Amino acid sequence: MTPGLGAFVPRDTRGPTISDLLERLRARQWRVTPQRRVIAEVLDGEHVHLTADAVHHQAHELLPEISLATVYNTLNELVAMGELLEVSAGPGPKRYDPNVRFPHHHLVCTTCGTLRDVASGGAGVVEPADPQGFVVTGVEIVYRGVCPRCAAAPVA
Amino acid sequence: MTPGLGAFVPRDTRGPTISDLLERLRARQWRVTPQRRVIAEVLDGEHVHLTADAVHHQAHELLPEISLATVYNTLNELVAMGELLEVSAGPGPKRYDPNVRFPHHHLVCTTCGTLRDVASGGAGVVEPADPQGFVVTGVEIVYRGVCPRCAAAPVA
DNA sequence: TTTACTGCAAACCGTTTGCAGTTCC
DNA sequence: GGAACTGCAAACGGTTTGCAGTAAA
Repeated sequence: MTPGLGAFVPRDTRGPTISDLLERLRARQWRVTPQRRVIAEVLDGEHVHLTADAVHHQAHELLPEISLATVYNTLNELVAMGELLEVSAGPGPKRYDPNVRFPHHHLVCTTCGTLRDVASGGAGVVEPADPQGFVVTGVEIVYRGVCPRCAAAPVA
Repeated sequence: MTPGLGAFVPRDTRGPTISDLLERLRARQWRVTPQRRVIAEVLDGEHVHLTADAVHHQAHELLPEISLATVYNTLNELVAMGELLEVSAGPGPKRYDPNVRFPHHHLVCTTCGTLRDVASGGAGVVEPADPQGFVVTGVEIVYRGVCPRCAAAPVA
């Protein structure tokens, strides 16, 4: 768990490239369909994490006949494979994080819901004081705040 | 009880008592109905945080005619008043945390979904390395793991 | 050719809401 | 007495699923 937080050097915060991803998927006997390729492209292109609906919207622009159900199915498969992280921070729909390579945390805008990656601070070990018998296998940190865009936006 | 962890001394991890809570609510012009009192009692009695449905179940035992809609309405009001914290850690329904007095974090069982409070470790400040222009207003830490009960349970 | 994947639409679950009736202050 | 609350049931948004057709390997 959380190996060497001091060692975190975000050389490539975008994670693997599309071709990397597709190659790994092919290696796992995944059938590469136009729909799946397009979804992989959409995910790869974003560093703010999208909702399933947003993925569908963007995928639709590249492949108009893609269905929302296929987007959900594909996202779930990627999550099950460990190639995608499901993040549900606060209310609203889940968001999907393609950066599974480097351990990191998240920054959420309380106004618009935008979700971004953030490297954790150097501030030492993050461990529960009293695990109460739990076998702890992971830690997630969510920073809440207001993103620059919302901070600048007129209050409407 | 884990002594000497910095300034955090959980003298009363259960938070305010029922009467405390009801008194504060009355002070806010809240109409105290049987339904609301029962919901407050159920929340207060628990230190593992319940889903709305679980609150309804327990409240139903004390007041059989209480409706799920009222439970939801009441929980939302309490959240809006700041007397209750809404926590959605991972999939499944939201859970409600009556401990708004002491800052703390959460321990989630990845098997059964149980959600418990946990004091944060000694490392005081947790801050993002690069806030990317966000005005950060809060931090939430979720430790994932397996609770003692699930760890002990036969794999069925 | 075979089997996995797709799209559609209906089902699903947790949650919210409109409204008529009730009850607390 | 009157405004606030309740219960019901219907609606809702996000997500999953059954099934017949289609296409990747």
